[in-house]
Amino acid sequence: MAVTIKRIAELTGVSRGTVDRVLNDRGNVNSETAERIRKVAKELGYSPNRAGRALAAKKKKYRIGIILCSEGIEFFDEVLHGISGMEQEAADYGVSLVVRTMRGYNVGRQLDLIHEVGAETNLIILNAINDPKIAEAIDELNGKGIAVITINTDIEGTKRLCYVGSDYLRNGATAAGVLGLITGGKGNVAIAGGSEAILGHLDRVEGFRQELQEHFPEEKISTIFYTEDDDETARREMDRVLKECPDITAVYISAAGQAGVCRAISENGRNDICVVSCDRTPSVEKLVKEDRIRATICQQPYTQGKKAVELALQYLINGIVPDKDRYIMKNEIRIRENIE
Amino acid sequence: MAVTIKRIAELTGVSRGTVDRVLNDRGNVNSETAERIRKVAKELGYSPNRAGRALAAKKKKYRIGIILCSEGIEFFDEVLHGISGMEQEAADYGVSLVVRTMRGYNVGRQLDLIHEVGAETNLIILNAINDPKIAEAIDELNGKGIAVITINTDIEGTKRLCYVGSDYLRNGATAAGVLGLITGGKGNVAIAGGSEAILGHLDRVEGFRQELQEHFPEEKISTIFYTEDDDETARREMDRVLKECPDITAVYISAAGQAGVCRAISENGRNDICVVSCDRTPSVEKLVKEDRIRATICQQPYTQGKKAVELALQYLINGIVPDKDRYIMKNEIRIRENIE
DNA sequence: TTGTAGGCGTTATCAA
DNA sequence: TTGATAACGCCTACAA
Repeated sequence: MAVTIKRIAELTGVSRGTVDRVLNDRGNVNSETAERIRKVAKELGYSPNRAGRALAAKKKKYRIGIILCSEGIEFFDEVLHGISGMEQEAADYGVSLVVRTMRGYNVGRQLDLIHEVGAETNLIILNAINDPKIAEAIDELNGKGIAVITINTDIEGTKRLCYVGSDYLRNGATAAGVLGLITGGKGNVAIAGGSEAILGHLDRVEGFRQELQEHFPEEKISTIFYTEDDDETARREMDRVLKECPDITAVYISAAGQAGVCRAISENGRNDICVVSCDRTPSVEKLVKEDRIRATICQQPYTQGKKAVELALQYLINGIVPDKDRYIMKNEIRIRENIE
Repeated sequence: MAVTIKRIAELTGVSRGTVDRVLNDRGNVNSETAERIRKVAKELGYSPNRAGRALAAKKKKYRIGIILCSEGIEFFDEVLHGISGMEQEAADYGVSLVVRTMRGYNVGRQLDLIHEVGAETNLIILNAINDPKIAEAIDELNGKGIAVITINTDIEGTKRLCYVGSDYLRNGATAAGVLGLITGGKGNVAIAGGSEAILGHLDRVEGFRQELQEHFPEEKISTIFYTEDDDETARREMDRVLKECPDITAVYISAAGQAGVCRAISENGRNDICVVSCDRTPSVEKLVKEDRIRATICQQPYTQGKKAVELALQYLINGIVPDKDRYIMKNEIRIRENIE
């Protein structure tokens, strides 16, 4: 028989209410009785029953706000999928999810959303733009008792509850490892970056560089260009680079624009080039199956969405503070055979 | 406000008991009232609340039996870890887990365990040996109302609830894909199999062969030998093969014995050989970090354990039959950079 | 400072 | 065939 509040109450000769007050630090209890109760609870290894708590919490009607810079970015479809997969469970706890998306990385727009959503929710899951004003807004929310969990991109120097997402340096390093293995550790690499404005993309490139330098010193990085996450720009730039540097043997695409890059490579009759990319959107999956991308490094988008909501629920319902500061996703290597 | 049994009862003018009887097909209800209730429930989109069910289920004291052929096999440590990670959640539902392990693949021993555990549990998670007698025992349990979930190895032609584990053919194919990429699709491959008695290992080799044949026709499979999952046998056999076929350029290890294989390779001064293995035990992790194994293909052992228990809980507590026949794990490619 | 009682949603038992 | 009621474990408002 599991140990419950009721049982502890019987054993210590007090009422359930008193035990509850002690175990949840609600005060108004004689310190001697409190001590006695705490001792018994500890000895018996009391641990609150989640189902009971969940049921009791239903009366509170919590709301979780979710703000994502996801519009127009296929990658986030899976994140959203992971979030909506938790909707039923949240509903069972009487918690509702409020999702707001935005396009691009406009700080003012994100601030507006934070204020709007912050007014009606108890916790915010935020795809934070790395800007001091956003950091300030997070601490402001904290002051109002609204916790914040960052997702996909972290932000420094704030009291966010925790971060759920990728370690971009490691992600880039993994790409370098794969590329180095496939090309035999030798060659001329072009890097197709996304936008210089996005921290994660920069980190990927940095991680890629470092790993190449440390473990594959004979791989030369010939050039880096930017796709601006756009296929047409990607195609044009890749085409230019192939003409300027015909000795390119491999390309690392650290952001969106994969289809454009691959098109340029085809058009130049350079299917010998080894392409390694990031993430798995439907178009990337197709390119991998056609063997035009040799490998792509994924960051568990579905799990990001799911995990963030799970942590939020545990915090609101059971008062459980996340036990880690950063929940880092696995860097998954997908090739033709395991891309599904 | 979510729709509950109570609300449906009010709306249809009957008692909660009656609604419960209808919605859970317990019989003893006037067919007209039943129809009316079903209609209202459907219109309102009723879905039972898990917390409520969990709490009510506590009175039943369910037990889940878990039988694994895990003794002496490091791989299963992670599976067990995934299982014990669910222990608290199970306890919250009033469900206890009974784990029984065995060494090797003795059918008689497994039958004994099935009967022993079957006598005192409501559901069994079984690492099934692929033998007709075991199949028979599973159907016998079914007859007694004890559901069976197979884990890690499936068994054909039975009424098991579902399978949680790897698709070994795909797993082997992924190994072939990785090996093909790293070696440039050309070379002489030796296969280090485990034991011919284990279906999964045979399937891995088969998947490996097929994929190589289809996509890397210039990779020749020079020889196959068996490690019997033992490092010393592995070392001896690998040593023999290296001497008999000095033109070997790659080795695929489809089972345990990785350290032995790598030792023989080192001793023969053949660190140029590309080694691809399976799973990630601590010793494999070390070999990958030392670059003596280039890549290893994992099958989410932790998730196997966790998922099997999750499905079992949902089935017992909420009466939810798994929505898939097979829950197939991802084939994860781990290299130096993402092995952690 | 402490106890009592009711409710969250579901299920089971007993009475009608 | 149906309804009323208590129980699962927790929380909270109110009463003592």
